[in-house]
Amino acid sequence: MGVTKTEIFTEQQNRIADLAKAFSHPARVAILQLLISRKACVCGDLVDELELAQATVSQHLKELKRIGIIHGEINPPRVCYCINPVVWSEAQKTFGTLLDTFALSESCCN
Amino acid sequence: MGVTKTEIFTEQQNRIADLAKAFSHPARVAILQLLISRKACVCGDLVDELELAQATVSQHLKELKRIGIIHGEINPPRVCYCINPVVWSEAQKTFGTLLDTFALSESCCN
DNA sequence: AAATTCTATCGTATCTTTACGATTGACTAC
DNA sequence: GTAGTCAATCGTAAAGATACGATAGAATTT
Repeated sequence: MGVTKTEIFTEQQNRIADLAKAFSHPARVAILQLLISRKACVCGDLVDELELAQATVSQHLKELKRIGIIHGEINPPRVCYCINPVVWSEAQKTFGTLLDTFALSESCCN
Repeated sequence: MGVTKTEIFTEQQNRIADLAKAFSHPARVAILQLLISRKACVCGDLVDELELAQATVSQHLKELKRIGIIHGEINPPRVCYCINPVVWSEAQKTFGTLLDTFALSESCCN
C-alpha cells in the first residue's frame, strides 16, 4: 500500500488498521468464514472451496497468521488452521468499542 | 491491491471487505475518530490534526465517501464532513454478526 | 528408494495504495 | 475586480497487494 506513515499514529490506531486488514479482502473473509463453519481445522481443502490458486491461498493464510487471527499447526502431511480465539476476541472488543463510540444521535448533518 | 477477483466471492463477502477498508488504514481510523469526538462536522482542520498533506487527507476522505461511511456537505467555503449513521450502523451490524459467528468454545487446536 | 501429497516460498506481472507538490475551481472578503 | 482561503483533482514516485506458475521441502505411502 504505498508507504504508510505508521509513526504518526497511535499504537491503537495502527492495531485497529491491522486487524481490519484481516477482513479487508473477500478471500480472507471467505477463509475465516470457512474456518468457523467447519468448527474444525481446515487445511488444503480451502484451495478446493475458493477459486484461487494454491499459492494465492497460502499467501492469504500467511497474512492472517501475521495479524495473529489464525494459527496453523503442522500436522504432517497437512497443516491445520484455525481461528486464534485470543486475537478473535481482541477483534470483537476492538471493533465493538470503536463502533460503539458513535451514538446514532450524535450525527450532525444528515 | 493488485487485481482482486471480485466475481468469485459473494456480495456479502465483498461488502464486508469494503467496509473493513474504512478501518484498514490508521489515517482513516484517526479521521473517523476525530469526526466522532467532535460530535460535529470537522472540516479542513483534519489536516492540522494529522501530520499528512492536504492532498493525502482529501484522498482518504474520498475513499471513506466511496465506502459511504461518511458524507461531506458543501458549506462554502468549507466542506462539512460527518459520519453517515446509516452505513455506520450497517458496519456495526455486519461486524457484530461476523465476529459473533465464532463462539470461543468452538476452537479446535489451541 | 520412488512416487505421492501437501504446503511454503520464489519469481514475476500487473494493479492498487499511499503520499506529496502543484494546480484548479469555487467561494469570500476586501 | 483582486486577493485570499479551502478543498478537489492532476500528475507522479515509490511501495504494497493480488494472483499465478513453478519449484522446493517435508512427510507418508507404496
